[in-house]
Amino acid sequence: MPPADPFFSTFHEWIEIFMHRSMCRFIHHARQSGLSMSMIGTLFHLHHKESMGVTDLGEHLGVTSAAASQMLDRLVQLGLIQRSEDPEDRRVKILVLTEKGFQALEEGMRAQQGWIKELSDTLSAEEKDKITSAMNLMIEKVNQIS
Amino acid sequence: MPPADPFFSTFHEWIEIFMHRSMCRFIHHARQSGLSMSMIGTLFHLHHKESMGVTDLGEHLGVTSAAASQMLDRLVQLGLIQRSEDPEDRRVKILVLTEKGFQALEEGMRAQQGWIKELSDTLSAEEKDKITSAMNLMIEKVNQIS
DNA sequence: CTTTATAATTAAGCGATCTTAATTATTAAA
DNA sequence: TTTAATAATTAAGATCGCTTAATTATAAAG
Repeated sequence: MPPADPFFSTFHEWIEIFMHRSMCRFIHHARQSGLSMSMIGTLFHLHHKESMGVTDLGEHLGVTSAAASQMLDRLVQLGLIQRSEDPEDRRVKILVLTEKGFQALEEGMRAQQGWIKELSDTLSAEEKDKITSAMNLMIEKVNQIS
Repeated sequence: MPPADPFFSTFHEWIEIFMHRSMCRFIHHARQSGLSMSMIGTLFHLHHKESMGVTDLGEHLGVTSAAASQMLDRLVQLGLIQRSEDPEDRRVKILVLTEKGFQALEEGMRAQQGWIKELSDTLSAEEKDKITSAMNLMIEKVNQIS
C-alpha cells in the first residue's frame, strides 16, 4: 500500500478518471490504424528513449528479439520508424521514430481528447488558470527528472 | 487545429508527457497478464459503463459481435467479468466487471506510476497542495459531465 | 399463430504475431 | 589467427484473434 498522502491519492484518482476516459478511444484508434499492441509500445518507447537496439526493445515489450525484428519490419514498411546500422558496433541497429511515426502517436493521443472540451466548458476562467498553472508546474518539474 | 487556448495547449502537453511515461509500462504489464488490446478495452469500458451488451461492446471496440463473444469467454474464464442474462430481454447478456476484474485494472494503472514518486520528490509542500487542489477541481467537474 | 427481426453463440478458416532454432555478420577474447 | 560471444535476421511452425456464415433462442410484428 502506498502512503495515504493526499497528493498521491488525488493523483491516483485523477489517473483513473483520465485512463477510463481516454483508453477506449485510444485503443479504438490504434486498431483502426492497424497498429498492434507491440507496435504502439514501440512508438511510445522510441519517442522518449531517443534510440535503442532491437534486443533491448524486445525485452521492454516482453517478446523475443526475433519477434521484435519482425514487427520492426512492418513499422519500417509503414514509414513510422527508421532502422540503421550503429557505426560504433555494426552488429547493432539504431531505431528512431520518423516524423510520420511521431505524428501517428500525436494523432492517437488527440483521438482521446474530446471529453476535455466538455470539461473545459464547465470551468470558469479562473479555474482554468489554476489548472493550467498547476500543469505547467508539473511539466517543468517532470522535465527535470530524466 | 484546436484553438490556441493556453488551457488546451498545456493540457495537451501534459497528456503527451503522461502517456509517454505511462504507456510503455502499461503495455508491458498487460502483455504479461495475458490480456489483449480488446480485453483491456473491455475492462476499461465496463468500468465506466456499468453494464452493456455484447454487440454494443463489439462496436465500441471495432470488432464483430462474434469476436466480442469469443473474447468475453476468455474474460469470464479468467474471472474478470460476469456475463448474465438480462431479465428484461433474455436475448441480451449483461456484462459487469467482477471485483477481480476491477483489481486487474487497478494493478495495470499502478504499474505505471513509479515516476510519480520521482515527480513528487521534486515538489515542495505548497506545490503539492496547489496540484492536488487543481486535480480535485477537475475530478469534481468531470464527474458532473456524464 | 406464424413470420420476421434481433442478440448471442458456434464453427471453420485466415492472417497476424508469437516462439524456437538455425543463420549471418560483427566484435571480443584466447 | 582462431575461437567464442553477441546482435540481428530468417525460416518453420504454433497459437491467437479476427472474419464470415450458420445456428439457437427470444422478442416483436403481421
